[in-house]
Amino acid sequence: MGNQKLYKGSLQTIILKLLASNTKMYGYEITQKVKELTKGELKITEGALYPALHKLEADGLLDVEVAKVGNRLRKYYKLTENGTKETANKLEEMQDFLKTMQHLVNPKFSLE
Amino acid sequence: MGNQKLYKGSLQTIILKLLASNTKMYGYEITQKVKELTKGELKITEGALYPALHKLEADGLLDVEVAKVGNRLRKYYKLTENGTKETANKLEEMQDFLKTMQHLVNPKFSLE
DNA sequence: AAAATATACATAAGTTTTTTATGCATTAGA
DNA sequence: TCTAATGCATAAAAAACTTATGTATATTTT
Repeated sequence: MGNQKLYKGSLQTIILKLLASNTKMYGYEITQKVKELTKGELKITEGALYPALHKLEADGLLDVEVAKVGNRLRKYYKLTENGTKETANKLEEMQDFLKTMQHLVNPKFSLE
Repeated sequence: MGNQKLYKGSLQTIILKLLASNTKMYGYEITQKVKELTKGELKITEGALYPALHKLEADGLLDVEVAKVGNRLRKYYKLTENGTKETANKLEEMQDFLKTMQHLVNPKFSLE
């Protein structure tokens, strides 16, 4: 950790990607999944997550389905058709970004 | 382009890395170098660059040397000793970040 | 020679995205 | 029974940028 600020701007893409892989997920589940997949390196805060989910929903990329489990509610999110398309775009942009950054910071290119 | 927001948070690291490779550079030169290295994918705006350079200087990571070329001034920046150390840290953090993101978005892991 | 573009710095207002700090409520475990 | 985990949410503040603007010199194009 300590490099949390590098993740700025990538939260939407991460959420969309998880929903592309898992069909439907609820907020808390997303935070746990990310923590698990990144071995604790990235911890998504609720203050970032929930507004992001609400925005994706407002933009028509996610649909919500409220479920009651025991006495507690969960909001399951899943990709809309548009969301699926947008996920593909965002993943492509992410790949380009990662490739470009790798190129910029890779020691191999230190003499350029 | 269109994915400019993914670069949020990585500007300092990019600047430091360039200065680790090129000894000394001035602002405008940095914008051109980044444009060249990324084949136009990343265009650093002056509104982002100059404040970033000033901050790195204020934090003691960069030294400035003003030069007059013809009738125009240039501000050459170079790493301080502390700047060199911090560059190593930031590059390591960047590598971790890139690796983690790659893992998160790579299609290979879509079934997790 | 004039006009447009490139070089070179800078800052201020506004936006976006995030962190930090709360708040509420239920459930599981020590 | 107290604490931690689960589950949602929002509001204030900070961070890092974009967009717009300003100034000035140098070069290239028409």
